[in-house]
Amino acid sequence: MPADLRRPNRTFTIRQLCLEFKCTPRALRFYEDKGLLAPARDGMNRVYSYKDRARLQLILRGKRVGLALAEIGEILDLYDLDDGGAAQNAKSLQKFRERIVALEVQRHDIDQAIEQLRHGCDALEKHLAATRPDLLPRAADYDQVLRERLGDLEHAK
Amino acid sequence: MPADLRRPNRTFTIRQLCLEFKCTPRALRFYEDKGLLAPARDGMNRVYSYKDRARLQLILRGKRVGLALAEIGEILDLYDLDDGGAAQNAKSLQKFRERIVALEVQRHDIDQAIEQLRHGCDALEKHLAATRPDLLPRAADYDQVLRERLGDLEHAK
DNA sequence: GATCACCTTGACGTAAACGGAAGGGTGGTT
DNA sequence: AACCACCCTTCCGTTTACGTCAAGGTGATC
Repeated sequence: MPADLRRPNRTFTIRQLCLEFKCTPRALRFYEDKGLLAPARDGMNRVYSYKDRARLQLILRGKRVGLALAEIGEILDLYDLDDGGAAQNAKSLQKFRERIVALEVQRHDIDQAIEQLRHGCDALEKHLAATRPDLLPRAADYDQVLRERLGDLEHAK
Repeated sequence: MPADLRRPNRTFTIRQLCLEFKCTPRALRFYEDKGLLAPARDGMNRVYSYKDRARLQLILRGKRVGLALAEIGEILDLYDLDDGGAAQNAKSLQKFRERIVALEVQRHDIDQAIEQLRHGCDALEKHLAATRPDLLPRAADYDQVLRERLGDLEHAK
């Protein structure tokens, strides 16, 4: 009885999650090794719950913003403590704050990098237009790529 | 004759740049090995120009936004080509565009991460306030840290 | 002239984050 | 019974970005 595939207590195989999030089984096992995931087992086989999936999402997002797996682990642990209602140490709070500041700095850097790249693009484009206009990709293509990527983001919400 | 230390053609030793940008001589030599920097020499010793310094700035900013050294190298090369006025290949332009899109995605991730961390902070803070209010850091401290970091940014402009 | 403090070039070591292949089990199908 | 298509563990390999000596050269200083 497959019931509803979206029911909140459905489970996932390692491959399913890998396909969904575009990573490899090796990576998931690695995260488990590092204590970031702890899926249930059916015999030998890993069985991932919705909660596990959510953790994986956080892990991958953390990676995208440049956090090390160890740091992601700490954050995840804190979420667990928070659930248990016994997050008694103030140092964790401080670490959170530091991370926020670091991320704000990073955001700033990204904005600058984007701006610089746009500049570079403009220059290159002008040059190309003047020399080999036939090689110029069209703006529509870029918009297309952009839409695709943002589609991915929608999913990761 | 030290003249004006800020004159645009002053030079820097490896250590000066390291102090200014908080990195190690080893790192600078490594970047040189990888072709990202090419300082002049005074005998054996490296002599960094203002241009070299600017390149280093770009390298470090690139790193902060998650670019690999190799990618940073390509970007830097393109800037050089642009100077030389002969950036004839359209593939570079495409790579630039891809990087921009990637950075926009990353920016999005960072926003989400910040939001999540703020949530975590709120929770932790409430819990602390209810149990060990004596351990609570004061908001003023956080603001202080923030101001310091943003000061660093000012410099990196 | 010995001691710093700084610079140099190798050469080897290392932590992080996996990749990949070996060797083997399980369940379903033809 | 043979063959997939998965899954597992174990172990060794790889890339990136440096850290860390080792061994030595140069100039200023006590």
